[in-house]
Amino acid sequence: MEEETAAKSLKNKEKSKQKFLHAVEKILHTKGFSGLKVNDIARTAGLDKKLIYNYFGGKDGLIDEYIRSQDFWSNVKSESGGSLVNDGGKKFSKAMLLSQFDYIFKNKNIQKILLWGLVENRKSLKKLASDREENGARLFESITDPYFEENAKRYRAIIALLISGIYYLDIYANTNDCTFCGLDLKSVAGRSEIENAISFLIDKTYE
Amino acid sequence: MEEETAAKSLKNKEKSKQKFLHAVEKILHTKGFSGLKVNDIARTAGLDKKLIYNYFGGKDGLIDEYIRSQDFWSNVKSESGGSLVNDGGKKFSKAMLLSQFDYIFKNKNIQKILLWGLVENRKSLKKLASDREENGARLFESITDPYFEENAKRYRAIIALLISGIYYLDIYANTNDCTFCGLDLKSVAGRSEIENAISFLIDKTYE
DNA sequence: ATAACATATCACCAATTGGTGATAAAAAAA
DNA sequence: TTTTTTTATCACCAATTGGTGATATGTTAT
Repeated sequence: MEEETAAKSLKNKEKSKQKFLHAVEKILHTKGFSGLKVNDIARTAGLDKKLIYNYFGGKDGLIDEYIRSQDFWSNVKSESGGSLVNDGGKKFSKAMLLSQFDYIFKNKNIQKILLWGLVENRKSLKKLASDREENGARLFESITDPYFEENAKRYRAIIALLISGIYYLDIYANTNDCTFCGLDLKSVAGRSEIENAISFLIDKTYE
Repeated sequence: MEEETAAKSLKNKEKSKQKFLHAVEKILHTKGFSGLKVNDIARTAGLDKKLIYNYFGGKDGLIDEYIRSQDFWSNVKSESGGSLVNDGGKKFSKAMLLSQFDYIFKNKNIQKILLWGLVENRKSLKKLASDREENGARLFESITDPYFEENAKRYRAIIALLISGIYYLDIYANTNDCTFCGLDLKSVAGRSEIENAISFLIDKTYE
């Protein structure tokens, strides 16, 4: 057993595992999840594919470990402190939606992962969805539910529509040259129209 | 050349082509677009795969012809006549969104096609998107743009968010057991919350 | 040094992929 | 009928897929 030395030796298990995880990321980014073949992954990592079976138990194990290694909702985790108590979460909701709209647009990997979760039944992908749910539950239960009282569920439905709309439009923008409802979702003009609409709808919801 | 007779003979080109198109539909429905392999398609159709190359020029030709054969936006094509002139398209917009929410939820094939358009770059899929755009353009330009005047683009952005939200939520509901924002999108209760939210947001938009 | 072990490579496997030329079988034309 | 054309099947191909046992190479301990 090597005691935490052997960091830069030619044969290093941890370093090799990282190479495989990076390879998954790279292929996911360039070819999408349908391009994730063991042979390609090994070639991209510059290592033998046998190691994928030795280290991760197979392709699925590697992919699951990659997905688990990502912390996709870190950008939305409530900064909790702040002035979001007395306005029923209005400022926070608006800021969260707008930041998601921008973050997902720029992060092609999360776009691929979101799509993946709609296409394939993979446990680690379901985990991501339930993580997001758990995360959001805290916001709803502690802030908006008490504020909206009997309309609490309608507020959740509105947020659901906006979040999912943001997801779809950002993904659409990156895989389609075409407009959506006549708006160019790649241009700053088109995107600020969406941002205005989000802002407008949240305002109206809190009216 | 056979002159339009030979309808029910054992060897019938048109009938065979239909068998292939049906096979594509069936596989798309059961396995999704990643399961569309020539061998599978031929086996499902009960015919030799060589015919796919003879009749459609290959797998891509067959798939393109299948996509073209679908008229996905027929359910939303403006019934044009009616009382939608004097309210700025409010009633029509609301009805259209609610009907889309229900139609896409029930039609798994259009879900798969919508997803496909986000994953793969296929000409015939782009065509569907641009068809939808063309269709919507008529509504916007003739009715809502004049009504909302300087806010016309914000209205388009709102509809874009709602439509794409509807797409995403319907697809999500069918591939995920998980809730979305705490709402069960498969239950009538959860779905009517979304419907209420759509209705509410349109009302507020026309206020 | 050498033995033991961890790390990595190689050659090979069966199954599946998309694709094609030769041929059989049915229908239509002569 | 025979001939010709259309329709369909078959056997085969090269490339790629996921996967594994045997082996080599580097690292550590004795």
